[in-house]
This record gives sequence, structure tokens and C-alpha cells, in this order.
Amino acid sequence: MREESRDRIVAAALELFARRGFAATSVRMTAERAGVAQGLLYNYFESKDALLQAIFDRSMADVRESFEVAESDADPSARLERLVRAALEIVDRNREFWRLSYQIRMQPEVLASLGEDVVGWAEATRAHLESLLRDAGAAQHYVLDPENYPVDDVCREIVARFTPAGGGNGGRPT
Amino acid sequence: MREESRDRIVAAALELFARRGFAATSVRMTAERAGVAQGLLYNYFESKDALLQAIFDRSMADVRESFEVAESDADPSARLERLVRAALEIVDRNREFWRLSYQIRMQPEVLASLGEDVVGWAEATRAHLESLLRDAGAAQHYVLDPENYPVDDVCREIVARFTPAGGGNGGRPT
Amino acid sequence: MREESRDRIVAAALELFARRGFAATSVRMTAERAGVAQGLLYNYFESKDALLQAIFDRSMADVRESFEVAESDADPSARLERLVRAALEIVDRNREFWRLSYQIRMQPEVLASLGEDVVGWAEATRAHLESLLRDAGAAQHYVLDPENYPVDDVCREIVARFTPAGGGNGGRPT
Amino acid sequence: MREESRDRIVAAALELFARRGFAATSVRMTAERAGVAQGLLYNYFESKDALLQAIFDRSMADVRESFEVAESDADPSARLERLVRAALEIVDRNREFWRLSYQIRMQPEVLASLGEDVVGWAEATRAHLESLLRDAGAAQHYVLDPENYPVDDVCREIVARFTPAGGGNGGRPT
DNA sequence: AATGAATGAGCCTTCATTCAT
DNA sequence: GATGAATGAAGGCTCATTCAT
Repeated sequence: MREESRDRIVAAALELFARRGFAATSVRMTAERAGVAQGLLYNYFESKDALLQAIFDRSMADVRESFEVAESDADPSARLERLVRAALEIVDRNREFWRLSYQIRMQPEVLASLGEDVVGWAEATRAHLESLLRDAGAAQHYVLDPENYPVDDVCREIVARFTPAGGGNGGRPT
Repeated sequence: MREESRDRIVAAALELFARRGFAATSVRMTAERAGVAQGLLYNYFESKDALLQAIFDRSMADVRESFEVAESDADPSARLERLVRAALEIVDRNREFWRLSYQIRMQPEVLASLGEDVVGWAEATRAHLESLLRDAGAAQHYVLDPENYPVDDVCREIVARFTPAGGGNGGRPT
Repeated sequence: MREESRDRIVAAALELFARRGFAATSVRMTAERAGVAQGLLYNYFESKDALLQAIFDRSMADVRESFEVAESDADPSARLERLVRAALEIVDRNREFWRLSYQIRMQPEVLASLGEDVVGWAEATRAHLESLLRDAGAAQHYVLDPENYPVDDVCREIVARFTPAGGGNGGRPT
Repeated sequence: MREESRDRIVAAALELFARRGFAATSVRMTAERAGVAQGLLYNYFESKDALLQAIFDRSMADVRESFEVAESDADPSARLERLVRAALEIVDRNREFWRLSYQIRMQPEVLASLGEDVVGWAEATRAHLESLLRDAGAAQHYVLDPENYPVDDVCREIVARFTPAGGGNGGRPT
């Protein structure tokens, strides 16, 4: 039950930070959304900053794990498709997180206040993800408007492009 | 004279809003950076929100104008290249603004508080810009790390792609 | 067992209240120092204020008792010396308490919130103690820096002063 | 007028800190007593701690100056009396301050948070003052209950004691 | 007897904003 | 046009206190 309160706080914070921005979201508001008293937040997190860091920690672990599972696929012929699907799923499952992530990547000071690992990780994952999803435009587009995104088309096309005999416009800059 | 103070405030605000986020930037800080008393800000802008709106107005006008000039080129053979170069220049000249713009596009509530026109404009320009620069990945990449961006290569390639006989993968999703 | 927890709480509270002040000491801190959960404190005391009152009760009883023992000495020739030694011992044994007591005597509002008895007692004891220890300066000095206090000299001198044939400056204002 | 607000804040703070204790006095309460908005306090002082330090600075300067004036008296025969009267006046004029000072001297942590100079000064002045006023008991008594303090008797007696031919109980420990 | 998660009032501080100068 | 003292609401955080376990 201890974990439940903590999780609800993290979930509420992620949602609000993502949609309103970290600085514009008050702790009071976050606690309210999580359905707990505001003081409780400080039983689990040392500060509002620490809560932000915790969100990154959790999502980073989730992403890392998803990729590892996908990459461990033994069958080479299915591997690419699984990776691409995993990438889309990762974006999908953590949509709020990416939204938050995009904001913070634009703010050098805030970014620096998070641990070193976040900075490196954010860059690495973005590269990883985008090399699969073709480009940040796709990812960003998908984050903002998932309904109208042609997931299957994109998926099929990506696979096609990376499969021998496909060729075409290969060496595009990212 | 009047305009000089106003401009310095707008410039300071843009820089700070972009690098630290709108909510995390205080009016005091902005006035300090602009080298004026904090009260003066309210001679020119009704509120902090109005200042943000003013930044959008100014940058929107700048972008619009740049495009118009480029598109008015009479010579068809040079037109595409000029447009592409204009797009890169626009991003370059307003780098802080794009940084800010990306943050705010992620925040539905903030976005809505700006005028309707901003919402539509932001979307339209992004599409316009990105259809030229290929994708937001490129634009975003360029915003964050302009030093290492292969401007000329990209430019050449884009022109190539849109020039007859290029063809190929045209209908890519954005 | 019951008493042990209670005593540890009182001891911890006395130490912290004395060295950091009552208001600046948190219940959490006190419980931590006592090595118990913070909730337990409310099994023994109705409130933080009641804990303060309890400290006074305990120390007041201790002081009272010490004096009674000393004053009950039958042998007139030894009586004075024993009283003086008792006074010094009382100060010594309850050093933290005096420290706390001095602080609170300066704060009319806090003092009033304690029971009526405390106010009267504090004044009476101080007078009693100081008439023996010569003055609050001595007592206060001794509280703050017991190492360098010439206990024996003071003791001897006091006895001398109050012993017939000493006389001299008797009716000094306190 | 800037100075007036500042002074009113300092005066209100001194009074409240002295009578209720530093930690138990809220900034809101202080501002209210001073008749200003609570935010204004931070135009003049960086923090509540800084305000406490400012109080010490001001009173320390006042005390120092009073002593200097008294000590500069050329006439040797009047000098002692003037010094003693000055000491009493100093205590009188800064009664709230001494009250506060006594409290804080009992709290090692708070004391340490004030500048080094305060620690040394407090000790030196106390010694200085008390060697004149005979002892902290007198001073403390006078602080708490000035109405009933036999100022003139004490003054006369002190002078007598330090004047040649007086002698008597000279080498008392302080 | 004992724990510590949970509460919400209140703390110190910062903020956007106003207005006399 | 420009200043900065002044305001009071709101922010992040800590606190004394309660209560289910």
C-alpha cells in the first residue's frame, strides 16, 4: 500500500508535468490529482525536483527494458519488425513521458539539474528511437496526435527500407 | 527611444523563456536581463502572458515575411533553393523562438491561453518548414546543435529530391 | 518497559529543547533522538506542549527533593555547606534543564502557557538557588561553562560569607 | 522613507523575537506588527535569519558606541560613575535585545548560525557589562523587572566598591 | 506498547502586479 | 519614459497530530 500511494503520485506528476510543464505545476495540484494530501508527497520524495528525477528514473528503466526484450529476439527475420514495433509501443506507452522529455531537453538549466545519466540517456534513446522511427518528426508527430498516425504503413515501410533489395533512399541524414 | 526599451524587454524575455521555460522565468529576472526596472515592463505589456503573446506575434511576423520574400522569387529554377535556404535561415535567426515554441506546443493548456492564431500558425509553419527541411528531426536537431549540422549537404539533397527526375519516396508521412 | 520509553522521550526532549529551543525542535526529531516512532510520543503526552510541561514537572520535583534532603540535615554546623553543595549539584545534574528554563523565562507568552505553578516555582527556585550561589551570573556562568568554574572556591567563599563573623556586605540586591 | 519601513520591521522583529522567541515568531506576524506586507520584509532582508543578524548588528553598534562615549570621559573622578550609569542605560535602552540575547546564548546551534562576531561580542559585552553591574543576576533581574530594581542603590554601591578605601569583597569570581 | 503512513494548517519565501514619485 | 517600494496570493516544504495496523 505504501507503493500504491507513491505510484499514484508519480503518475499524477507525470501527467501534469507533461501537459502543463514542470514549473507551472504546483505540488498542491499534483497531490490533489493523485488524491493524497500534499504533505504526503514529501514522505516519498525529498523535493519536487526529486520527484521529477524519479519520473525519469522510472521511465528510463521502462524504455531500456523494452528495448532489451525486443533486441534479444533470436530470429533474425522477425527481429527488425519486433524492434520497430517495440519502438512504437515504447513511444505509445510513455507518451506523457516523451512530451515531458521534449520540453525539458529544450531547457538547458533544468536538464542540468537532473542527474548526468538523464542527459546522456535522453540523447542516446532519442537517437536509437529515431533511427528506427525515421526521425523525430515522426516521433513527435506520433506523440502529439496518435490517432491519425498511420502506424502500420510506417512500420511496413521502415521494414521495407531496411530489408535487402529495398535500397532506395538509404543514406539519409538524421 | 520608446521602442528601444520595448525591444530589449522582448529580446530578454525570448532568451530566458526559451532557455528556462516560461513559468520558471520571473518578471524580475527578465527586467534585470533587459537592464530596466521591473515596473517598466507593464508600460509595454499588460501582463507576463501578454509579453509571451508579443514574442509570438513578433516572431510569427518575421517568419511569415521571410517566406514571402523567398516565395516571390521569379526565377523558377532558383526558387526552390531560395526557399530551402530561407527555411534554414528562419530557423537559424529565430533559434530561441523555436526552442520556446517546441516547449509550448507540448503544453496544451499554455498553448490554449495564447491566441487562436498562434495555435494555427504554429502548426501551419511547422508543416511548411518541415516539409522543406524534411522533418522535425532535422529542425529540432538543428535547433539544439547547429554547429554540427550539415547545412549544405541537406540543402543540396532537398533540392535534388524535389527536382524532376528525383521522384522516389514522395508520399512519406510526416 | 512502559516507563523506559517515556523516560527516553523526556530525556531526548529535554536535551533538544535546551540546546535548540522548544519551537525549533520538532516532534519527529525528538522521537528520532529517543529512538522511538514519532506516534509513540502521543501515547504518553497529549501534545508537544504537554511534553514541555512534563519536563518541568519532573525537574521541578527533582530540585525540590534535593533541597529537602539537604535542608533536613540535623547537624547545624554541616548544614550550610551541605545546602550549598546541594545547590551546585542541582544545577549540575539539571544543567540542560536550567538552560531551557533560562530561555523560557525570557518568553512571557510561552511561560504563561505552562501551568501557573511553573511560573511561581521558577521564580522561587531561582531566588533560592541564587541566594546560595550568590547570583544568576554565577549560576548562568556555571550552566554554560562548568569546566572552568571554580566550584570549590565559590563554595568555600559562600560558606564563609554566611558564617558568623563574616558579615560584611549582606543585604545585597539580587 | 525606505529607511522608515526597514526600521519598523527591525523594531517589530526585535520586540517579537525577544518576547516569543525567534523560532516561534513567524514572518507574517512580524510584518503585521510592523504594519507592512509580509513580502516587503524580503526587500530589506534576505531571510528571517538575516533579519536576526541585522538586529544584532544594530544593537551591537549601539552598545559599542555607548561604551565608547562613557569611557572617553576625561575626568577620572566622574568616569566610574558615568560608566556605571552608561551600563545601566545600555541595558535599559536595549532591554528587548538583552532578553533576546539571553535566549540565544543558550542555543548553541542558533548562536553558531549568526556571524562569528556575534559570538565573541556577546561574550565580551556580557563580561564588560556584568563586571560593572556586578553580575548577570543583576542584569537579568533588571531586564525582567526594571520597575522594582533599585537602580540608584546599586549604582551607588558599585561606585563605592570600586573606589579606593572601599575595598571589601573585591576579588569575586564572576 | 509501538509503528509510520497520512493529513492539512502553517511556515518561509517568491511572484506578478500596482502606483506614487 | 522610468523607477523601485509595496502588496498579498501562491509556491515549496515542514510541522504537530491522528489512526489503522
